[in-house]
Amino acid sequence: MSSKTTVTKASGGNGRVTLKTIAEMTGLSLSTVSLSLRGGTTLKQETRDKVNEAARALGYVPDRAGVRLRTGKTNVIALVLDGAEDSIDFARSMIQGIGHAIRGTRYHLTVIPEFERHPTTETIGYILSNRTADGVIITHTGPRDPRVQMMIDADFPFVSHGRTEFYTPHAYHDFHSEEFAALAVKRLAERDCKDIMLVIGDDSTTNYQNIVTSYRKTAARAGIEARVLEGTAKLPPAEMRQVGLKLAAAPDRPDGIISDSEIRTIALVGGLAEGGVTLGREVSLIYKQTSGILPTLFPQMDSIREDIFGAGGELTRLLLRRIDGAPISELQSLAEPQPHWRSD
Amino acid sequence: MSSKTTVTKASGGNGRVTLKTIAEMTGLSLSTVSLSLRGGTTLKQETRDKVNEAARALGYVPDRAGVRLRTGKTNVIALVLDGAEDSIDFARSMIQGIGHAIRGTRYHLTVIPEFERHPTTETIGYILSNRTADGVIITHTGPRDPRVQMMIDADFPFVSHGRTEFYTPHAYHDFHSEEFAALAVKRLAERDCKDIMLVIGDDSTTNYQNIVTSYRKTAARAGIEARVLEGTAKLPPAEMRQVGLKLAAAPDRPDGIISDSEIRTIALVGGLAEGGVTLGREVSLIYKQTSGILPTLFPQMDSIREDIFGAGGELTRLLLRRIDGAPISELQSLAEPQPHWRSD
DNA sequence: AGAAGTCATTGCAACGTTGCACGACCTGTG
DNA sequence: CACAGGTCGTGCAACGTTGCAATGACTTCT
Repeated sequence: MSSKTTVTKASGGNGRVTLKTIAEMTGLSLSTVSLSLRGGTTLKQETRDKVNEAARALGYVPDRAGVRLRTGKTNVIALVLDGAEDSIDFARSMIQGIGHAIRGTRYHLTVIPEFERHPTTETIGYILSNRTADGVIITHTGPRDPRVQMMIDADFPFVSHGRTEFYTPHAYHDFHSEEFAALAVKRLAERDCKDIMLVIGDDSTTNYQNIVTSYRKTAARAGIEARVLEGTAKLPPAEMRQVGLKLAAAPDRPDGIISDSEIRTIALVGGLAEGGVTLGREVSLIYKQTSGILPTLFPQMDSIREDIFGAGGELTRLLLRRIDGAPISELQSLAEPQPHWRSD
Repeated sequence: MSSKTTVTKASGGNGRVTLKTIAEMTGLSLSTVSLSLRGGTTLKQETRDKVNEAARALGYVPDRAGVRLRTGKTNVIALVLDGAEDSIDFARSMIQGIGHAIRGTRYHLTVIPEFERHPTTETIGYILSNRTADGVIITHTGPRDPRVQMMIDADFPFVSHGRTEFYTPHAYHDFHSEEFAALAVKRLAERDCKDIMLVIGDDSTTNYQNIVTSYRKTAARAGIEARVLEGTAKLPPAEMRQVGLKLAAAPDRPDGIISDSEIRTIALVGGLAEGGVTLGREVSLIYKQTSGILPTLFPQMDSIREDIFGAGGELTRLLLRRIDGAPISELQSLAEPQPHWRSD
C-alpha cells in the first residue's frame, strides 16, 4: 500500500537497444539510422550495410510504443471472438490459423471475447475510437451485421468470417455453405432418403440463410421432402438431447438428417441413440465437422469438413492486404466444403 | 506500389481527445490535468472535479502508446496458448474467463499460440526482451518448465496454470489433480471394480505426475489392481480409437477406466463401443470433463469437472495482483474437482 | 569565379504521457 | 514589513520513433 516498491521504471538506457544505440555504435545520426532501417534509398549502400549489420548484431527490434505514438500504427490485429458454442475448438483452430499467418510479421494478435448472445457494436466502437488495432477479424457474421456497417462507415480495415448483404463490398472469407447444403442433400438422396430434416441453429448468421435456401432448393430438385428444424442454437445440450430423443420416437421420423454444428450433433446423436435409432441404417446423418475428433466417435456417419485453421490463415492474409490498401475486389474468398463420406 | 495513398496518418489533432484537449477546455495546464486524472492529492477538490467532469464529457481515454512509452507499462497480458488438444474448447473457455476478469480494467489480452509439441522458451524470450506485456499466463505447465525458470530468473510477472517443482515459489492456479484421481478411484472401487486402468497422455505436465501418483496410492489403499496406460497424448484420434477397440477385446480387460482428457475419451469410447463393450455395465468409465457437452452424449458415465472458464478468471486475478506487487504466498490456488456422478 | 545543382546526411519537432523541480500566491508570525 | 512555511499549480524534459526542412560538401554549368 504505502511503499510501492515496484517502480515500473521506464525502459531506461540500461538494456534496451534503440535507434540511439545503433547511432552511437555506427557514429551516424539517429535520423540516418532510422531512415536506413526503413530502406531509405538516398543513402549510400555502404552506410546502409553498416546500419543493418549493427542492428542485427545488437538484435534491434523497433519499440512498438514509439512507432505507434509517432505513426498511429499499432501493428495489432484484433479478433472478436464470438461466444457461440457450435464447433469444437473453433477458437483454438482460428487462433492457431491467425497465429501461423502472422509469424514473421510485426503483428500481434489481441483477442476480445464477446459475452452477449448477439454481437454488439460496443467492442468495435471501442476499437475504432481508441485506435487499438490496425484491423479487425469478426466471425459469425450476420446478413446486416451492425459491426460490419460500423467499420464500413468508418473505413476501418476489417475482414469478416462470413458474407453479408450490404451493398458496399468488403473483405471476407467464408465457408461455402450453399455448397455444403447441396452436397449433403445430394448424398442423402443417393442413400434413398425420402424425407429429410435440416437441424440448424438460427443464430442470425448469413450462413444460416445460405444453408436453408440451398437445402430447400437442392431437395426440391431431387424431389424429396425437406423439413427444417431451426432455432436449436438457443438450446442447452441437455435439451438438444431431448430433441434427438423425441425425433427418434416421432411417427414421422425423418430418414435423413443434416446438422450444421458439431456440438449439437453430439447431443442430437446422444438422444437418437437413446431412442433406439441406429445411425447409418434407419437414419442417415450428415454433419458439418471442424475438429477431426467426431469421425472417431461416429465412423458410420458422413460428414463435411470446414477447415477453421485454414480460415484463420486466410482471414489474416486478407486483412493484412486490406491494411496495406489492396482493392476490396481481391479480398473475398470462399472455402470449399470437404466431404468425408463413409467408405462402404 | 508507387502511389501509397493510405498515409497512415498519425492520430492528428482532429478527433482524438488527449490531455491537451482537456487542458484547453478547462484552462488548466496539461501537467495539472495529468496529475489530477491520476488522483493527485495536492490539487484542490474543485480543480479535480472540473477535470473529471471534462474528461468524462469528452470521453477521454489515455493513449496506450503514450503511457507505454513514458512508463514502460503495456497494460497487456499475454496468454501463451498451448497447442495440446485434450479439452474441448479449452481455448475458448480460458479466453472467456480471462476476458471476463479484465473487463473494466485497462488491460488487453494478447494471445500467442504455440505450435511445437513441447513448449519452447522462444515465445517467453521474445516477451521478456521486448517488454511486450506486463504479465504472462502459461498453461500445460511441466514440473521443471523452462518457461517458468526463465521468468523467475527475470523476475517477470507470470502465473502458470499448473504447479511446478521449482524451489522458488511462484504464482499459480491449478486443478487439484490428486483429488481428481482419488475421487475417481474411490468411485470405481464403490462400483466394485477390481482391476482398473488409467488412460493418460504423457504430455510431461506436472498434472500427469500428480494424477498417476495419487491414482496408484488410492488404488493401493482400496486394494484394487491399478494399471496405467500412458503416452496416449501423442496418438491421433484414429489410433486412440484402436486402443479402445483392442482394450475391449483384451482377455485382461479392465472393469474400470479413468480418462484424463475429453478428446481422448471420445475416441476411446468410440473404440470400446465398436468392440461391443457396454459402458456403465461391463466397464465403468470416469473422465475429466471441461466442456459440458460430453455428459449429453454419455449420460451413463461418471465424470469429474474442471472449470476452465473459472480457471481463466482466477489466473487473471492472480496475475494482476502479481503485477501490482502482491506477495507470492497469496497468489497460489487450487481448484477442487467437481464430481458429476450418474444418478442411478 | 560565382551560381546552381546533386548527393548524403542531419537537426528539429512532434506524437501523448509522466515526474520532478520550480514558482506564484496566500497566511500567519516576529 | 520582511520572511518562513503552506497550498496549489505549472514548465520542462524525456520515453523511441518518423518526416520534413535544412545543412554541407561536392560537382557541373555558364
